Amino acid sequence: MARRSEKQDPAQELDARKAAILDAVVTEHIDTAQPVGSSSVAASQAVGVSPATVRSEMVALEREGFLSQPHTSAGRIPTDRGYRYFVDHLRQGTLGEAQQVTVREFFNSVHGEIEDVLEQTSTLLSSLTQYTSVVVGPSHTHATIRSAQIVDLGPTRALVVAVLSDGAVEKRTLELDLEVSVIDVADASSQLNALLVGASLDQRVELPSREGAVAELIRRSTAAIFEQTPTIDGDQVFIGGSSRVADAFETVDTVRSVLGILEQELVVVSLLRDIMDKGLTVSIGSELGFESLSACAVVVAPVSIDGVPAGAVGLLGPTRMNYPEALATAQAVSEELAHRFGGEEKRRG
Amino acid sequence: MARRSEKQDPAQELDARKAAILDAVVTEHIDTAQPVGSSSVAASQAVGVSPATVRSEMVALEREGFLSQPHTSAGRIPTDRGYRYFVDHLRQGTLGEAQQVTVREFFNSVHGEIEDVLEQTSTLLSSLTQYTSVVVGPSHTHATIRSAQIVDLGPTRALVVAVLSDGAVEKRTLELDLEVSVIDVADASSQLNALLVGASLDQRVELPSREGAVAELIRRSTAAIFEQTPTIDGDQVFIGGSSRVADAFETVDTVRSVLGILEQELVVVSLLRDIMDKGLTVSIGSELGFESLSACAVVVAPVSIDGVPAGAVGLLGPTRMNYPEALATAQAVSEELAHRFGGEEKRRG
DNA sequence: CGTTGGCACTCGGTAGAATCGAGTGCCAAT
DNA sequence: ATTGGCACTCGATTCTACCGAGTGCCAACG
Repeated sequence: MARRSEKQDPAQELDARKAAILDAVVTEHIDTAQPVGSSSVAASQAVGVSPATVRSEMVALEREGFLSQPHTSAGRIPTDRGYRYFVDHLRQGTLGEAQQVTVREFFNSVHGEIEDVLEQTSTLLSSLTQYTSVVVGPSHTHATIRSAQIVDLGPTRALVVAVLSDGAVEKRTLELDLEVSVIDVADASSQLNALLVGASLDQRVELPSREGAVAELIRRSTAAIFEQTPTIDGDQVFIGGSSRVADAFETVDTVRSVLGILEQELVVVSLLRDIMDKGLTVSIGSELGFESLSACAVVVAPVSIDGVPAGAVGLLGPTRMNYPEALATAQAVSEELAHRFGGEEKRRG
Repeated sequence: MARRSEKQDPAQELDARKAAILDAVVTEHIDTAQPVGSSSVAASQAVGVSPATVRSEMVALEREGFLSQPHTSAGRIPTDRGYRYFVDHLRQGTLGEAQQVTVREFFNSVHGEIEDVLEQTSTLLSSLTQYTSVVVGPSHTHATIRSAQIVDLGPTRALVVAVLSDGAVEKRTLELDLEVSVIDVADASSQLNALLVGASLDQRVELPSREGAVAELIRRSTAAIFEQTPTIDGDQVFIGGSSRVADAFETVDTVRSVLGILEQELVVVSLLRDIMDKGLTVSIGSELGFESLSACAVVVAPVSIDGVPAGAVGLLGPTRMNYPEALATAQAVSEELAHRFGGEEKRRG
């Protein structure tokens, strides 16, 4: 069986004609959701050969794993690998004029807390693209504490509040075993503040080992802030347009399994974090590593602050999603977000 | 056309046999999702008449709007009104032993901030029932401010943080036009605190009309806290198991439209708030007032603190949902939540 | 030798006919 | 009033026939 190694080469390049044919199949399939036949491919301007030739090339493309046939005597549909080639050879498209305006207007008018901006951004993304969107906010592992205080909430309850340099607020309720006087709380609060200001969330703080109710209060407050991380890394995730998964797939089973993944925000975040270091990226079907997402593709654009990926925006659609549009949208929105956060960074100096 | 007014009476009671038949139809349809025929109804213990008699009663029940026929020569399925009668005449069921244990264990082990508890409660609810759950936390319109401060975040940015008596923290970012010194911020912060402590969020606070940067800072901080309500009434909504809507319905269209409503959390909250004053309640299909939810039923149990409904737990399923189970679960969980919050109230008082 | 038109073949999808049977409505008998 | 009997309805299922989109193969062509 000494065949040419055309099948094994993973970084395989296709000759111009195969590429044109693959491109035509993918494009049309994305448009129609139907298997694509040789004749319609041959009709494409970029191909320019007869259906018969297209057919023989298609056989090759199928052998090489770029196309598949739902059944004999049907047209071809792209495999994940076919989409992969398509995406890898996509020339950088640009966002439509109308969408650009929408994005600009959105970012000019949106205001308020970061969380609100991120949440509304996820809505924007999904309404622009008709796909489900995921927005992951910057983690504040590198933020430092700007202020810490303990607020008395009743005889045996107190709240520890820490304000971070990025504007986030962490809070922890303390249930106290014994009653603590208001004065003790105030005392502990100011000591805690002095102790923690400037510290970052991922470092330990040296505690003076003293005795007494106040010292104990400080100890417990510090522990609460540093040890109980509410969401992993304090990530903020916002998912927009989850109802759109029902548009993207034919069967309720697929819809259910995709929604099932989206529900596990931890999974979604780690998925995006894995991908986002690579820059603007597409992951297709099996590449995502989840059986439930085998019918999906995800476009991720990192939101970089000072060149470091801090957050990300993602679009989740069917593998036959409109990649050029999704890529352009994700890119544009991530840049706007980066610009906004970067601006704030700068302002803070 | 002087007929008996059996059709018009909205508060109509059915005679024992009709009631038994309706009950059998609803019960079986909930179980099988299929139209129910006269013979299987007649087989039911509680009915005890022949299929022929059942049929003639069914004709009456259909005329009165409790049942409908998908087509001639099919069995009957309940209408919304049929479900309504069923639910109204349901004897208060009790939660299964295993579920009771699960609920108790959950509330014994769950800890942390209210938000986290509520979120996990929504997950608990949906995993107990297989339905989508909605948990609405207590609004803090009646909470008072326990602490207020302004934290410097950079030359032209500051953060106003207010801690409420119920343990919630409100924050607002201020973008300042001019630079304010650290000392001014500290000054404003302590004045703000003195000014706001004890105030409730729904009242206006008298501001001394003084001049200068500090007074301006205080003015803007107060405005930020009182005027910009991030979510209506500061509601906290948690939706659990939204992927279960894909289990509940056959067609992607239905799934999409239901998810579409769930996405609009404002709508969901107002829906629950409308219902929850009435105590443990079921709303069925058209009663919900949303075209998109005509295939759904919602069970709502208010979470009362000191006898006043403060939050609510809800379960959303198909109209053929398991009402007894859903009711028992919602009730049990809402009581546990009330107990927990009530306990905290007491401890504070 | 690559390309192409021709052609037989495959097979999913659709339409129509036949059949089945669950379930009904009606009626006469009890 | 209740019931068994019975004709009838109509969706669902099965089967067949058939159409046609699309294929794979091959011989002919430049």
